[in-house]
Amino acid sequence: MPEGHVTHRLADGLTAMFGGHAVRVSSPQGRFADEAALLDGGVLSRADAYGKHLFVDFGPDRIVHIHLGLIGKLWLIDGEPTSPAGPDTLRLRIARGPLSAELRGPQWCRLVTDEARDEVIAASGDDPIRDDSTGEKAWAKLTRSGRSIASLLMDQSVTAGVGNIYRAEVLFRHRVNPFREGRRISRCTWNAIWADLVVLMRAGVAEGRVDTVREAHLPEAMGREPRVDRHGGEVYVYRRAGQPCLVCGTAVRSQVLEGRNLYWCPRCQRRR
DNA sequence: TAGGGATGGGTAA
DNA sequence: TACCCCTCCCTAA
Repeated sequence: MPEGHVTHRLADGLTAMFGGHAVRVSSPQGRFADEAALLDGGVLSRADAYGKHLFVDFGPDRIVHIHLGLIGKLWLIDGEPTSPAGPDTLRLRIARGPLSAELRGPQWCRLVTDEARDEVIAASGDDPIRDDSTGEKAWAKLTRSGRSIASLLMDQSVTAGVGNIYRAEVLFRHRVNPFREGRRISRCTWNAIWADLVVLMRAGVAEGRVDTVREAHLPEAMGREPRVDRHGGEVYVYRRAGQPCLVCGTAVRSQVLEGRNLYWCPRCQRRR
């Protein structure tokens, strides 16, 4: 689930379902039981997302900090819960009438203070989905860095909310070799990448999936069949190792970089 | 039906 | 860099 567009979508959904209302809070699994008991019956004022971090506000110093990690899921349900797993995995449940939210397998689900929340926000890089981000913080970091652009885009203190799909796809869309050093990225190229992340990730929030094969921004792409990944969106290179590039036909390459699978077209994204 | 990979990230070494 | 967390879902048998 979790690139930044998912977190923002969930924050919007939680606010719409519960914002300003008293809610029932429980932890059927038990691992968040003490905190849930403290919050039960209280008013959920709103939920906010910063990158991949989700903050659910129950009042001063009563912030539920959720990070889904790789495998966590948060289901927003109207009516009977239909999720497959049982209560033994249900870390957190928030409910109001027929509306409920069910959290399973999160990396973190913690009750934190306002100060702790603010520290997380301060440590986060630019989030392309947030109106208060400009891309300048990210530019300042990458222009001084000898690390690869592929590594920097996944660094949440540089660009917050960008994950493995958006990384691979945005670099492809701008024909940038993933191993190019951050300090060798031009201002012009960064501006284009940032503007593209803003468009792609906000569309991801609206549509609920990662679609990076969008307008015919690459003339060569016209007439080619896009490829629908099993996450539900259309992608150029993500998880397409060995298959022909949709633009030039060259086999898409992949390599594990810092523990994550990286995908790119060696021809469209030549080193230079 | 069993097994493994996955849109993350912290910690230890 | 390796390992851990601990759920869902796709694939191979």
